[in-house]
Amino acid sequence: MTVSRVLRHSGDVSEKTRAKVLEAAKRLGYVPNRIAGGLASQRVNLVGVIIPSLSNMVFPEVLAGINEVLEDTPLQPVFGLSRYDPPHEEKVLFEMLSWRPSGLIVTGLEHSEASRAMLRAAGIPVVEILDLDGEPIDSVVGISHRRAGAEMARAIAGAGYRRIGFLGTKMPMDHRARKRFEGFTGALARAGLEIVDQEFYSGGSGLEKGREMTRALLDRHPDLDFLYFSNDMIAAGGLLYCLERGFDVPGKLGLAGFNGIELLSGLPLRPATMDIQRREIGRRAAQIIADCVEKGLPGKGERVALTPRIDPGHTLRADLARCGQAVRDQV
Amino acid sequence: MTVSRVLRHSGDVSEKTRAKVLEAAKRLGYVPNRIAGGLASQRVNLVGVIIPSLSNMVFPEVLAGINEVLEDTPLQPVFGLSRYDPPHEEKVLFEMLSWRPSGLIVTGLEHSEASRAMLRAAGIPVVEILDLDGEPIDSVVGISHRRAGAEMARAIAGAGYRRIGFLGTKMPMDHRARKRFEGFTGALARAGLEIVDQEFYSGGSGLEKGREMTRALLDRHPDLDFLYFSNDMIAAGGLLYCLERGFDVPGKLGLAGFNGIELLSGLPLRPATMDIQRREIGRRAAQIIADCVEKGLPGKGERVALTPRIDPGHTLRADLARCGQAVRDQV
DNA sequence: CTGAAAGCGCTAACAT
DNA sequence: ATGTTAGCGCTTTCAG
Repeated sequence: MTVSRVLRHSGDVSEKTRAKVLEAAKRLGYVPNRIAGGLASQRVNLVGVIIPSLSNMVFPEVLAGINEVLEDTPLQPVFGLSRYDPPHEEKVLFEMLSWRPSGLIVTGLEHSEASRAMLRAAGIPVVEILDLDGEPIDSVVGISHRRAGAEMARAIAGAGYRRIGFLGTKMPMDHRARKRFEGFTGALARAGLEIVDQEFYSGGSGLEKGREMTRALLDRHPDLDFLYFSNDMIAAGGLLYCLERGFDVPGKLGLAGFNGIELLSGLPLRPATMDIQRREIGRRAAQIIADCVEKGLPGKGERVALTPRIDPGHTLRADLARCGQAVRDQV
Repeated sequence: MTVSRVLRHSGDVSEKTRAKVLEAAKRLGYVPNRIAGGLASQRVNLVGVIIPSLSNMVFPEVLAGINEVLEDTPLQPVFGLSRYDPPHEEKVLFEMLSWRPSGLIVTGLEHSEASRAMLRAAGIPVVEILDLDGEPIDSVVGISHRRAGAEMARAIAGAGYRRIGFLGTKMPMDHRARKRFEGFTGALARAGLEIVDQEFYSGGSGLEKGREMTRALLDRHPDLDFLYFSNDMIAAGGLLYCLERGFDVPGKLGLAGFNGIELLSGLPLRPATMDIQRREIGRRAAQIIADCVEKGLPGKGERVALTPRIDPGHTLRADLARCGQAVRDQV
């Protein structure tokens, strides 16, 4: 009846009745039932967001970006965690879809076949985020991790470093880390270089892990002149270890991480890193969904390629990078 | 009809029909519509979780605990962010309630009057988490921040420190930080001590913030012998600053933070801290909801008081703490 | 064991 | 500007 109209601020209602209804609603503590509403109107203003984990520092920022734009719309984000595990992602996705959301934002381009089928069949806008290297289902916004890895390799090689070690996650689970690694080694190869040694770990990334891995690697190869970490947290741990042990950073030993997390700027010395604009990725993805919902499109197949920037930190400072080994030795 | 029965694994269905239905469902890519289901059954297996923010490292761990126990139940968590802002919390809460969740977990005991009214009227189990100092609406699981602050004060005073500085968030927003501060200063007063000076900040906590504040405070009072930070992240920043500047930590200058975050264990030296068992808090809260839902209770008014433990780090090591100033001077 | 019927609390379309 | 009516896709209850 009329009540519904005023509560939804739609249609023509006289000022008087509107006031009366609002008053009654407040007095009774009325909370509308969106379940019924959604069923009747065949749409719910929910946007499902599936990310691998929250313990990463990366994803909360993406969520912040998503929130930021959805707040100016009637849409509401709902989160689910895939744990870097396709079968689990499938389950979460199924749950989400059973709520008939207006749109979906999922991490990465790798999904189980069933997940891809569901996504395609859902008839709603789907945005895959954070990665560009692969076949998107509908829209995609992110960076090319292969290229990111390659660029870092070129910067490092260009700065004159030659004996490079790699430290990162065991990669079966994390496709983006794997692509970065591939891009990295590929570009090194083209520069006639090869990783001297590597060290892998699994589990959450913490400073401590970074320390341990760095120690292990440097114990095996004290002559390394560069350490490339697959994320900033372990890079920070590695840096602290190196400083403690008196390694000459960045003079004789360069460090680089990945992600551009804020933590780095608090360290005594900043490893190089690469900012992937997590917040912007969230914003753009949400914007695509919002556009589609507004226009009633079931997706728009947009591709937003963001460009990660190398942050040289104190390791790849431009003046050093330009001149290579010779200059570095003078420092 | 029968289909509904097999999909819900309930009631008596012959093996043959069950198989037939399942096959058809899979073939058609059928995803049940929980909106209709929820409306019909008048219940939804959603648990609303409202936390202030994700950028804090504290809350993701609580969420992990919640997830952990809800995974063994049919319940599903749904997150909302209150941004430390009661009016916004009210809005988020209203949204959540409009989905008629089976239970609610909210952070803290301070809510707007309207929020409290909604919570009470919802007729579902409500668990307030992370704080104990105040009047709960229904159940509560957390620690007493007043006591936590007081205990840290006693430990610091007991270890012989006398010229104590405080560094923390501007507290209008964060009630738990405020209570800690009150407990801290109260206990110091009882020991005949007083904070020499303090430094406040607002905005996200990062290493950098910790550095800046520490510098400001130590510039004003180079003779401080202890710095109590309102969280571990700024404590870590402070530590790095002190080490860089060659302050004799922990010999002449002790440091303590709060939260027991993993980051600390990667630092060259660990400030004292207090572990509040965030994950356990999440687990217990979720368990209460799950119990109530299973038994059909609209709440059980349970009170779970967890005891935070002081982690002395390298600053309040027991051997030093016992003997006070004299011993510290020998170190 | 399976089918039929009656809603759940709303919205949308159509009267008035 | 307001009231009326017919579902939305399920679950629940009650009959076969």
